[in-house]
Amino acid sequence: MYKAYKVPIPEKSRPYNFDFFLTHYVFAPWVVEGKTLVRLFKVDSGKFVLAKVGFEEEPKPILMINLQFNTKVSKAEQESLVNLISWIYAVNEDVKYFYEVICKKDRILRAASEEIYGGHLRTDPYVFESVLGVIVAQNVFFKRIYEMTRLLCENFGEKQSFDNRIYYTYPTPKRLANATLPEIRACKVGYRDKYIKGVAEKIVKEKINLDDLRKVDDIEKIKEKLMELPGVGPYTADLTVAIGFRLPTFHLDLFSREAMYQFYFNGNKVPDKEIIRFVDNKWGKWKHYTMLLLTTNTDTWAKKLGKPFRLKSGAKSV
DNA sequence: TCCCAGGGGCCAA
DNA sequence: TTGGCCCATGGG
Repeated sequence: MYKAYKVPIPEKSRPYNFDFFLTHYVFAPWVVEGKTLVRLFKVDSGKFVLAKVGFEEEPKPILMINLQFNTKVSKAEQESLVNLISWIYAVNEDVKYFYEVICKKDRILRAASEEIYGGHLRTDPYVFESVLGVIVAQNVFFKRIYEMTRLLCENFGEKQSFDNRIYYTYPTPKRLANATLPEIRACKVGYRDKYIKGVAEKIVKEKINLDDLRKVDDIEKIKEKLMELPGVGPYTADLTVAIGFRLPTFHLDLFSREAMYQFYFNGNKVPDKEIIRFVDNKWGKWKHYTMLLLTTNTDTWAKKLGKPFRLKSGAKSV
């Protein structure tokens, strides 16, 4: 059974670069098929739904969401999933001012924005997924996250077959809490095995639903709660707030620090506090978008600026 | 072989 | 509060 939904991209959300979604930061269980992004979901009733997300530019920009299922899924659950996917793909994210005003008056951001012009920040459907996604990004070359995440889905997600292809859901906390450390480590996550299991166990034991934190409007409180999880420090909490909540944060890691030193502090190392103050004053509520631009394909656009960047961006996933 | 990578926990001062 | 070490794994 199929059901097709068309979600218009409003004027304020343009420019809207769907191609950026197709080619950057595509982590399992999302897969790219042609010009669509495909993923298996398990909805609350326990039924599986395969979602295919595409895009049409003309005559009006529209996100095309195709749902496929083997047993009937209620209209309410279908619409709930369509809403979730629309949020993930930033259908109502007002980026016009950011791209057309903020980026244009800053030499660095102009170069960075030309690289992925109209790119939006993609969020994860579940905060648990964001937390684990950032944990496996700790202290590794970014490229390795793709494999670690894929192995976690293949080993601990649930699988379903559609049109002779196998798709996976993202692992649940319960499944990972019940896994052994060697089983988790077999996903090549190294010493992060105990963080992954630890987060899952804490969620199960204390009956936590991390998605409830999306109702909290105080970003500092959200970060505090996230940092109560094992293996979650300032970097993981900040980046989770961006990709799991779509709220303004600016995470500090090796890459973003280096970008700030090189592009805004004449190559000088400055204390974190100074970066934070600078970012807040200069970009405020847009800081998660400047973070996205400054840390995506940095080596490519920096070269055009005549400012070679020593770190290689792992943003491109295909 | 050694070094390092888009950190966090832990422990000594 | 801060600094140094360790933690797996893979690529240069």
